[in-house]
Amino acid sequence: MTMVLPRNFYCQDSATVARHLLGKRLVRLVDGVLLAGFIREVEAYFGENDSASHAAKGKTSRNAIMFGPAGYSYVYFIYGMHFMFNIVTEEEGCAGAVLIRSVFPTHGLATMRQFRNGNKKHLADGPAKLCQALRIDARLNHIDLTKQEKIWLEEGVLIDQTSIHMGSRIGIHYALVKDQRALLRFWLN
DNA sequence: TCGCAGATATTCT
DNA sequence: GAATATCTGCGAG
Repeated sequence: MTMVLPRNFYCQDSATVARHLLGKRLVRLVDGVLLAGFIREVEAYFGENDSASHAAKGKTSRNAIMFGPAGYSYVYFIYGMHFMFNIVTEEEGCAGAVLIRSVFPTHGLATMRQFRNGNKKHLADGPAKLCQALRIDARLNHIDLTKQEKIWLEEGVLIDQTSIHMGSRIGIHYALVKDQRALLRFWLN
């Protein structure tokens, strides 16, 4: 009896998936050690209608994964030193992804602290910190998240819908997406 | 609390 | 060949 999120969970509108990902459990298995945490903050990204997205200017070799089937990881390197962990959404051929920005660690805290060089105050409260704490790097790009291999997502806690906050995405003040206000960042307190 | 350097994959010219 | 990027940590005030 497994509670791993099925592919059809991811195969919908990015904003919907992002909102529903709050409170879900992100699980990572590294060298036999189980690391896990609840998702606390996410951002939704679309394709050609979203000027802030990697996929805004069409398909390239880097963002091709965003156009592929949902339920896969999309990890990329930025600023010469940071990794970002995204989950591909929407149907195949339609670009979309959800950036995981922050998790609340529940399992394997000691190991996470090691990966974070002993920094214990801010274990996984930022997109690049989260990747460091869970040792997510380029090798974890394009992994099927519906299989329990190295990293996957499970059902988590029930979220009180009124405790979900919405806002504009970090670093994006403009972008109107699909003619709506781009309130595509979701988080919990 | 705030501002900026850091170091490289990817894309644009 | 050059610019840019879904950010973090540290050092100054």
